[in-house]
Amino acid sequence: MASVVSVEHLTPSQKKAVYHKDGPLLVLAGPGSGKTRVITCRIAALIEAGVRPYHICAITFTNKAAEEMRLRVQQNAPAGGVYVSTFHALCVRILRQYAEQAGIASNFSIYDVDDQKRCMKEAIAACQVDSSNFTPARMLEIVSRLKNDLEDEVAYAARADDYNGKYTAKIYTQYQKLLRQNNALDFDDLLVKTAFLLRDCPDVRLELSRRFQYLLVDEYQDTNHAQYQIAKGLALAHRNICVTGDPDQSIYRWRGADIKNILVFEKDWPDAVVVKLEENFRSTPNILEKASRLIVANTKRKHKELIATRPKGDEVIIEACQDETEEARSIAERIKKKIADGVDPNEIAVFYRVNAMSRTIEEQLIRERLPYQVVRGVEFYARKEIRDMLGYMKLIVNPQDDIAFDRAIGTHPRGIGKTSVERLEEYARRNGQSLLAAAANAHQVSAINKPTQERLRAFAAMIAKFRNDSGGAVAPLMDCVFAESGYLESLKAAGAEGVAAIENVNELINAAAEYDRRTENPSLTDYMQSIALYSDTDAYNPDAGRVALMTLHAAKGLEFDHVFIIGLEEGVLPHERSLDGGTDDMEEERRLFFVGITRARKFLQITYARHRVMRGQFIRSVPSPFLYEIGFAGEQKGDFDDNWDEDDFSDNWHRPASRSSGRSPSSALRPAFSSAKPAAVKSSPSAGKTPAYKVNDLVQHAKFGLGRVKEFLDMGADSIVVVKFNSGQTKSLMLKYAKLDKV
DNA sequence: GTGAATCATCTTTTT
DNA sequence: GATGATTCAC
Repeated sequence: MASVVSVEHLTPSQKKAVYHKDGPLLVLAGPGSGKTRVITCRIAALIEAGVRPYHICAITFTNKAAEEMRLRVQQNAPAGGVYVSTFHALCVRILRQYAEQAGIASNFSIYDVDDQKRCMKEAIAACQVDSSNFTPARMLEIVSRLKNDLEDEVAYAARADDYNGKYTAKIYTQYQKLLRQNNALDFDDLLVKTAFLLRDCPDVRLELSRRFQYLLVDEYQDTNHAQYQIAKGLALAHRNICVTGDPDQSIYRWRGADIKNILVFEKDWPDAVVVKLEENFRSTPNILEKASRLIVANTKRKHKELIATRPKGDEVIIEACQDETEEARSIAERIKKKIADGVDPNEIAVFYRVNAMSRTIEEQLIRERLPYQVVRGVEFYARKEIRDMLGYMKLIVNPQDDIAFDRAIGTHPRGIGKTSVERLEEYARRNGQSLLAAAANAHQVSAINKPTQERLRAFAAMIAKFRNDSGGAVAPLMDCVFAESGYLESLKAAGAEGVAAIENVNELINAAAEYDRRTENPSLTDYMQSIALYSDTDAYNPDAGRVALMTLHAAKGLEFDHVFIIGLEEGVLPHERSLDGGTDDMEEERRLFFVGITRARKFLQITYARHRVMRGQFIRSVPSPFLYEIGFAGEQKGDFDDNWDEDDFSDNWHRPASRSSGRSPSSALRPAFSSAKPAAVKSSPSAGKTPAYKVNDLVQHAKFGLGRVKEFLDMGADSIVVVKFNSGQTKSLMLKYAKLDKV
C-alpha cells in the first residue's frame, strides 16, 4: 500500500507527533502550527500502522470542526469508520447505548438554554425563595459551574452551609428533580451523566475502551473538568490518549474550561511524550510580532515562542475612528478596494467581541453592495415557529416532558387557556403525573369546565396517535403533525407573517427529510437528540464567496488572508464584565484578542472608535489597554477632530436616545452627554421629503420578500431602513438603492 | 379565554 | 432593543 502520509512536508516535531504510536501524547501547538494537519496525518499514520479506523475516536470542539475533520481524514486515508465528534455528541451516543446503567430512559429530551430557563424558573418558584436574589440566569450559571466541576446536588447540599448556599442547594436539587421528572438532560448533564457512568461502571468503561482504542482530543485547553474526566476515563485502560491544544488560546474559562487540564496532563500521565509545535506557517512576521507582544503580558502562562516562517508582509494597521459608523465605513471601503483588486471575499473576515456589533458593519457592507455572511449562535432553531414544531416532536418522543407540553399546547389558540393549564398542572402535581397523562385524564379534573376537559383529552389523544406513528422516517410525521395539530391552519390565518412561518416550518421538514435520507435507521428520538446539539455556527460556509462576520469566539480554529478586528476599546475588548473580575478575566480577554490576531495570514487591521452606541446609549470610550501592549503609541494629533461637543451630536445624531438607566456608568464608559436631552433625540435633516417609512410598516422587497420596518433613519437621500424580513433576517437597506415598496 | 398594548428588565462569549 | 410579564379590553 502506498504511503498516505506525506512525510517530506512535515517538520521534525510534526513527524514526532504524527508517528508516536502508543501511550499518552501531548501536543502543545501554537497558532498556525499545522495542528489540524498533524492530527489528520496522525490518524492516517495509525491506520497505516494497522489500527482499524473503527477503533479511533477524535473529539473536536464544534460540530463544524468535526465535519471538517471527517472530510480531511477521508481525503487523507481510506479511513471510513473513524469516529469524529464533539464531546456532547459522544455523550449522547454513550448515554443512549448505556441508558440503563446511567439510570435514565433513552428517549430523554435535551434541554437548550430556553428550556433550561423555563425549568429553572419553575424550580425557583417551587422553592418559594425571594426571587430577586435568585434569578434564573444567575442560578443557571451557578448550577452550570457546579456541573462542570462534577459536583451533583447531593454533594453540593452537603457542603453548602451559609444562607445563600443553602437556598442554592435547594434550588439545584429542585431543578434536578424537575429534569428527572421530565426525563430531560440539560447540556451539562450530558457530560455529568457520562462522567459518572464511566466512574461508576467499570464494565461500561472497559467496553468503551475496547471500542475506542485510540483517543484524540483537539482544543484540549478548552475542556472543562467533566470533559477532562470523560477523556481520562475512556483512555484509562489503553493509555492511548493524544491531546492537542494551546494554553494561550483558551477562551472558554467562563464555561468552566480549565487551563489546568493541559498543564496537569503530564502529571496524570507521567510517561507522556510532549511535542511542541512552535513554528508558525500561517501569519507574516509583522502579525506575529503583535501577537507575541500581546500575549507575553499574561502572567499565568508557560512561555512559548512564535517562530515566523513567512516573508515579512504588510504592516499591521491600527486605526482610530470617530464612531462605530466611521469604523464600519472605513472597513467597508477597504474591503471594497481589496475585492476590486482581486481578493477573494472568502479570504476576508471581520471579528468583534459581541454579536450585536455586526449590525453597523452589515449596514456599511450593504451600502457598498458587498457580499457577506454573519456567523451567529442560534438563529434558525430559535425561531418561534420552529421551537413550536419541535415542542410537538419533543412531546411525542418523550411524553414526560412538561416543558414540551407547555410549548405544544400553546402554539396557537385552541380553546385551552392559561387558567385551564394551571388547573391541569395543579392536578398533575397532586397525582404525580406528567401533564400529558393528566390531559388524558382531564375528565377527572373537576376544576376545569366540561368543553375544555374534552379539548384536553382530544389533544392528548392526538399526541398518542402521533406517538404510535412515530417509528421510522421523521419528515412525513412532522408534515402530518404540522397539518393535523391545527398549527398550519392557524398560521395560514395569520397573514403575511404566517406565510413566512409556514415557509420556515417547511424548511425544517426539508431538513428532516435530508436527515431521513442520510441516516440508515432514522428515528425521531435520534433526530431530536442530534439537532439539540446543532448551532448555526455550524452553518458557516467558507466557500460562499462572502466576507465573514463573526465573534472572536467563533473565529477559533479558522484563518483568513485579511482580517479586521473592531472595537478595541476598554469595556468592549476587554469586555466591561471582565474589568472588575480580576486578572484571570483580563488574561482571558487578552487571549481572545490573541486568537483574533493570529487568524490573519497576510493583512491585519485593528480599529477602535472614540464614541460608540452601546445598548442604545451613546458613550465616549478609551482605547483598549491591549492596543498599547502591541505598540500603539496613542493618538496622533490631527488623526481626527476630537473637539466635538454636545451640539455637534444633536445635528449628527439620528437615533433616539434610550431612557437613561438607573445604574451609574462604569468609569470606563462615561456617557458623552446626558441622554435626557431632547435635542439629541430628533433632528431629521429632511423630514417629510422622501417617502418616509414608519416603524412597523409592512414592506415588500424584490429579493427578500415581505418584512416589517424595525427602524427608519431619516437622512434625506441617504436614508436607511432597517427591515426584519419574514425569512427571519434583518437587513439595513439604503432607501435609494433598495427595491422596496410599501404594502 | 384571547390578543393587543404597555411596562419592566437585562444586556458576552456557546456546546 | 429584545424579551417577558402584566394589564386591559373584548
